Amino acid sequence: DKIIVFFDLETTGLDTSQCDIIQLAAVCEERVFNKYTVPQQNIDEGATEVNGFTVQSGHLVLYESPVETIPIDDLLTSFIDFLRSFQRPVLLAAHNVKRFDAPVLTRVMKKYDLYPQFQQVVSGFLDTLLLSKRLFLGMQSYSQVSLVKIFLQRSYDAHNAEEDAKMLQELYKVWRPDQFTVLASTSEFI
DNA sequence: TGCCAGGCCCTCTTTAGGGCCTT
Repeated sequence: DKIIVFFDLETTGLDTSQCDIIQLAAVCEERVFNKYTVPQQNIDEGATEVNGFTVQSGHLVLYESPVETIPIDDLLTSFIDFLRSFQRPVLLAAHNVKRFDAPVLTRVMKKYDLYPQFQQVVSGFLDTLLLSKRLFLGMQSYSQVSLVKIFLQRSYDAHNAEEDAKMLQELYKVWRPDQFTVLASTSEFI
C-alpha cells in the first residue's frame, strides 16, 4: 500500500548535526516538488563547489542566477502537504538517505515542531545506496553519478536536487527490485 | 592536548582499520 517518493536535499555542508537545507526536491511518477530557502548559516566552500549555491546580499543565487526562495518552515510544511496528497503511507527514498538526508530532514522537522505531522505521512526511508549494494555485488562505485552512467547510459545535472531525485526514480524503474531487497534497505521511523 | 562527520560495509575481522557516500 506504500508509495515511494524519491527526494534529494542540497545543504550548506556535510555535517548532518548542524547543516541547513538549501533545496528540497521530490518526485513521484510525474508529480514534482521543488523548493528553495535561504540558509541561516554560511555555505561551506566545498558545498558551493558541488551544488553551485551562494548567498549574495541575503538572496540565494545558483551559479549566476537568483533563485526564488520561501521561509524554511513554509518549505517544510508544503513538503508535508505534498506527501500527504498521495493519501497513502509514503516511503521516502534517497541515495545514502540513512546516513545523510534522513538525519538532516528529521532534525530540521523537529526544530520547527513539524516532526509529528511528518511522521503521520512518512512510514520510513528507503536507502538506494544500500539497495544498489544488495542488488549488484562487486561494482567499483555505488555513487549516484556512477549508477546513472552505468544503468541509464547518460550523464546528468548532478547536484541539482530535482535532477537527482528524477534520476533516482529512473534507476529504480530499471532495477525493478524485489520486495524483500527493498524491505532490507528500508529504515522504519524511530 | 588537540583533534573534529560518521554509519555502514568489507575483510588480510570479531582484541580493527580503512574507504565509501552524502553536501
